Amino acid sequence: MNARSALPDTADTTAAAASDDLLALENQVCFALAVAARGVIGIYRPILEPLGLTHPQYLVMLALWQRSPRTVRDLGEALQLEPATLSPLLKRLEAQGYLTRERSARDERALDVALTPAGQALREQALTIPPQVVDRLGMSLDELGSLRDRLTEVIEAVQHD
Amino acid sequence: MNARSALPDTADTTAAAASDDLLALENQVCFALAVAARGVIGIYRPILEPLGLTHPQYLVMLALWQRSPRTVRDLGEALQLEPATLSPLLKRLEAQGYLTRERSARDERALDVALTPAGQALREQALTIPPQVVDRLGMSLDELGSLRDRLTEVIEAVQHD
DNA sequence: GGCAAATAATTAGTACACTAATGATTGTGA
DNA sequence: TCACAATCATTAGTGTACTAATTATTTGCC
Repeated sequence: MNARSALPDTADTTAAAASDDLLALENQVCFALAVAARGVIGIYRPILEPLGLTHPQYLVMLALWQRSPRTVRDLGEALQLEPATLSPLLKRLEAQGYLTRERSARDERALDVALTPAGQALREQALTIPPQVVDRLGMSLDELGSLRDRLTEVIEAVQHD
Repeated sequence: MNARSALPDTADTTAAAASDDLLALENQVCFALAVAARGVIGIYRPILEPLGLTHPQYLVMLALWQRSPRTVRDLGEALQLEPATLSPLLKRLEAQGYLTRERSARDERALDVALTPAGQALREQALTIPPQVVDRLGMSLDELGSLRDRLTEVIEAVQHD
């Protein structure tokens, strides 16, 4: 190895080595993001399963616990999801009895999504979820908070332009 | 507001406010992770489209450019994906002509996935992708590298236990 | 007032991503 | 050696998540 370079192996600066780095899986931010997101969501799976929720459904419930009723479009903006993604997801949550879907009185195009008493009551059980996840990850609240802030910067960078 | 507290509004430490924070969408690391991952992958979509690749398919190609042939299980470990996810994905890449799938001679249970000349040649075009993404994000290489390192720590925390 | 443009949600189609079950091959111990 | 467990990949089923097309309603403009 390193036959084309007079530098030591640990500093191979040939064009081939540079392009290896550029396309190395372990160097890709997108790969780290995808794997970390799937991994963390996987931690929620067994925790949410007793509540009958998937992770995207849990996020919808979080949004509704903050404000209800909300329209599909409003939820989509809060969650950064397409209406086409939310539409069937909300029907499943309605079938579970956690929310109602009905056309807005003021604008018949819009759909008002509102919590049912069961959906509202679920919040009490949800309060135990974040601590369970933090405990399972074994990371400090400082580390997690800082990570969240950096990820928020990435989200803003994506939206920029 | 803040009727139960003698503290100023900006430091509402009632139980209700604390539980609001705990379940607030914007405080969840999992939400930031999910949105950031979807957003960054969305940046790749128009860039990869001319190559006929989705983002997960791109990651498979990155893995194969580092080593080929590899088995499905080996790819799954590198990409942290279930074999059941890779199976149809690899068939699509085979249909595109970027790789071949054939049973291993040493172990008929295993499938050897190998790059075709077309798959190997695609690497040249892929070299321009990372710079395009970095440019579109408008973040420094330092920021991105540090983020990747922190995400790698999260991935290790998930695998821990 | 009426019609074109804009807006809201849904549907269709494609592609992940997971769990559970299946089928085929290999390895192992009595 | 031969039953039996372990391993590898695939299939089936469910649930996101996207784009594009469709339907229904509202708004804007003459």
